[in-house]
Amino acid sequence: MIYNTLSGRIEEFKPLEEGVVKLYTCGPTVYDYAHIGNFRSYVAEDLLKRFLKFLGYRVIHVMNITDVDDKTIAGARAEGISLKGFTAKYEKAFFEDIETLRLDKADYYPKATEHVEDMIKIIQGLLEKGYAYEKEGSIYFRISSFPEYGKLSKIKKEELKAGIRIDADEYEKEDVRDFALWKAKKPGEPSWPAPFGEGRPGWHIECSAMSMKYLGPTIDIHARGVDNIFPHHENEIAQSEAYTGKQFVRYWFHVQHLIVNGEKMSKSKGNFYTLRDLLSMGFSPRAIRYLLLTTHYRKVLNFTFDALYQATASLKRITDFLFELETRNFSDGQTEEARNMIEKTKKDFTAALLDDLNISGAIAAIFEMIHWGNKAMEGEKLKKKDAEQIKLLFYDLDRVLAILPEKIIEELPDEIMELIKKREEARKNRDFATADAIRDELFKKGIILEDTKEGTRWKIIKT
RNA sequence: GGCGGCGUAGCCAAGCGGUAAGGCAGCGGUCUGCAAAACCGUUAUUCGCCGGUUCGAAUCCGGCCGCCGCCUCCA
Repeated sequence: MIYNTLSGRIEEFKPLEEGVVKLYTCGPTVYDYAHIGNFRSYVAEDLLKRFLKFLGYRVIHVMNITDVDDKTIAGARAEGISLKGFTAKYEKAFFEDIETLRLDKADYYPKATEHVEDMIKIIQGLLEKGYAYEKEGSIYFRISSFPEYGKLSKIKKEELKAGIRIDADEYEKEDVRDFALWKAKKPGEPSWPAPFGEGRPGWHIECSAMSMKYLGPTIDIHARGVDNIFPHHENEIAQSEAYTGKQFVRYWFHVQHLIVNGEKMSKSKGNFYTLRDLLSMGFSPRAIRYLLLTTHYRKVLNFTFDALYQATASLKRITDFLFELETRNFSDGQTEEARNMIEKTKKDFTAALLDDLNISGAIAAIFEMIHWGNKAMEGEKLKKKDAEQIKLLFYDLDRVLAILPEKIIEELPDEIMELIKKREEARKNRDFATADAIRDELFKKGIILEDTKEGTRWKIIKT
């Protein structure tokens, strides 16, 4: 069950081809470092994709890289370097960020500059069919030729006229609502040859071309932030469907925006954060992912540092639980109760996500498992096999969430281990002043010591 | 003005007609040399406000108030 912007309703999800999902997500325009608002979308899309895979679908995922447009051209010019040199830097940064946030890799990352041929082909086709026209070297899509224009954004094209601003370089259009497929060559701008004249592609056409090229005329899911509904996605539908005569996208998945402290994030307000900003402040990638992940994708996410601390603390409860499972001594055996609880957790988790990605319900299932498990451990009722099965469950569900640390138990350098030993000696001799001093010292280094019946154990503060 | 979304405890957040999940924070207790972790108890007679439908509404309908986004190639 998933919400489809096209119908405005929650619908049953059924891919065109059984067992296979064709997914296209609009990627970054590589002119700057991506900010957390961008990543809110990517993380939500990642949840969708990972969950589909979890359900057993084979997902073919394409994410485009926009490496030619007004902003990239302007950026390259400002730095006095080539367009390619300019975009390469941000493209590299983007892939690093993807890694940091554990976004599942797409199968293809096509670049606009490498698919100009494909775009030209479509534009040519649209010209031949009369959906497009040439004006002073540029090619525009004729909206009046596509009766269904507005079906996604529910905008009536007749009403679009009022108040619209006319770009200085575009006033030659037949109709102000028409959009550019191809922009005529301008001095100093990169351009490509085409049968209809040298120039560069418009923004909307790239998604259509690359989506069709890698996934065919009709795809299952197209995803991106809500602000792209109009005009970007609306235009994609128009040009694609006009060209192929087939439905372009079956399910439109739109992610709500992120705001910061109740306000729209913007550079002028000083509340603009890139992933890198947050990392340099010391927040862990997992906590950032957790925060972006755990608000339902159709709800505005109000980003605050308080929320980020809360995310960090929630995550700690999860990892502390796994730590217990890892370090406690359990007696052999397995219990029926644990088995039932594990089954229930998996069932509840899946059922929640099946309901239009109800992440809160899914997370609640995990915390209910944790509470049950902690309680069972408190009463020494959990057996060895139970603990193992619960761990397996958590790593199984983490295929969807991707929030668990790679290692639960950390290795410490020898000199630290020496200190821990020294402290244990001190404690044995009831020299608590020395013991506490060592504990404080290590805490400052990010190591937490905990004294249990089974001896002293340590954790590294990471989240 | 048009289109869309939201308003649930100090904070984050489920709920989709049957009597308020979950997380964070706080408070009291157990455990501990002290902590930490964990556990037990506690924190919304109430879901922006006002009406209506119903045996019964946070959930449905009407009105009002407040907030956010899009309608400009900003995700």
